[in-house]
Amino acid sequence: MVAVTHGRDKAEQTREGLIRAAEKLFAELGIDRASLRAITKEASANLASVNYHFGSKDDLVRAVLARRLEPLNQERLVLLEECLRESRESPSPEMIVRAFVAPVLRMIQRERGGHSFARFVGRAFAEPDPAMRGLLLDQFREVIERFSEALARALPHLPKEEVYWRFHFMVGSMIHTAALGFLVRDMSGGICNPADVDGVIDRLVRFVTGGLREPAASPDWGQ
Amino acid sequence: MVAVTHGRDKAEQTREGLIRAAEKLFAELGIDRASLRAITKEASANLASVNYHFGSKDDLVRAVLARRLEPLNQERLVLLEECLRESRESPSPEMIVRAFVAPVLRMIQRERGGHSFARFVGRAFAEPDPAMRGLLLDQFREVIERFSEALARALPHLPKEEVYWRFHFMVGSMIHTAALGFLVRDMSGGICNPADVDGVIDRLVRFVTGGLREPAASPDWGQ
DNA sequence: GTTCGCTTCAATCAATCGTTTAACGACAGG
DNA sequence: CCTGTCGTTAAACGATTGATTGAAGCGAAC
Repeated sequence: MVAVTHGRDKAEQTREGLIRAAEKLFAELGIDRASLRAITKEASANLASVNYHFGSKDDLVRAVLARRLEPLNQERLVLLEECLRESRESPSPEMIVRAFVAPVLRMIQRERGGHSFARFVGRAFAEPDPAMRGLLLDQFREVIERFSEALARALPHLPKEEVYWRFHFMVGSMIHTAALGFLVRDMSGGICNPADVDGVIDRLVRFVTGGLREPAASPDWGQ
Repeated sequence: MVAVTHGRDKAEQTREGLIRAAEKLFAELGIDRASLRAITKEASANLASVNYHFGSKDDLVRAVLARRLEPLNQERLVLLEECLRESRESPSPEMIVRAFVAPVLRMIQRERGGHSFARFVGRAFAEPDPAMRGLLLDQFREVIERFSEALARALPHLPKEEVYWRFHFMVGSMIHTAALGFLVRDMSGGICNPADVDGVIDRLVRFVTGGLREPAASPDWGQ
């Protein structure tokens, strides 16, 4: 069944298998509870292979995160560029929000193991290890910068401070939906269907856009 | 220094100390990484005391959650009752949102170790263990039911399905703010101040209310 | 003052963890 | 054909984990 490969290919194969298995088990069990023994067994690899290929378990975690997050955030930046171009540098808040939100939710349903990964990232954000948060923030830094900048320009009625806060709220809604979207099904007694990704995106974009449009509360108008 | 207490009081004292220490270390290190040795050392108690007083580490986790969550959710229900009474059964969405959001953020800054607890709960929600999620959902079941019901009545222009979704988005913004609110300070380069709780509550309520007021997207009007 | 019951203590259990080591086979270049 | 590199393998390492034990401590009741 498996094609006979030589040397480097086989190594890359086990590397990929380890990442795949790790992603699955990290989401199912949590990072701590997913032992290297379980991961290597799931990947049909040897116990020592993780330390050989990645150096340590922590480096494996980083590899799992980077593999999905890098293309994801790059897609967001590309979409934002398109927004800016098509709208001649003045996109609506809705377009910006959509460019930020859609890639995540789409990826989750498109890619194999996407749901596992979403829960894993949600978990990783709550991780108390500062190194982990630093790693995540590094992955997101450029996205945060570019999108909050675009939002501030699209919402000139808001002080900069308020823009950051609402960006923060938007991130919360998005992460909660991506990682724990299934909760809404239980909560609603089956009325809501998180599997309808396009519908979810539309609803989320609409909600966030409504929140963004709200005028600022305090009378102090920042620059 | 420590007051001399008798019998039962001393036991209750160590129980409380264990819960307090556990809450702190669970938030700082995560549930798994917080060993019973570290917890009992922090509480100046013996290693065996956790198993004696709570039965197991899992039961200690449950105790930590319940101690704060029960009064918190009860406060939310009381505030909702007041809303309903004062507004003669037709409160504005803003009042409902405020009754839901304010108790959490207030508790976080009021109580000692509130921030630790918030991060701990955020972590616990992402916990893959179904038993943990079941425990949390049980704690929140009545609150979810009552508030989504009140919201549905206050937003008659929305289909029930849409109400559940927006409630879900609101929960996401709130949890993210409660558990990871400090991120907005780093993100904004120090402009935003998460410590100003009343300001944060106002901003969050305003954002969510704006999202709730948005008309439904799809033309299909549910019953 | 003696006994009883609840609490604390040090010591130890088996299990599991991430990591390291050394031997083995496949392959490539000289 | 020899040699060195690379990927893999089994085995073992020391450390740490949650849990358990039986004895000691101690206030209250009789």
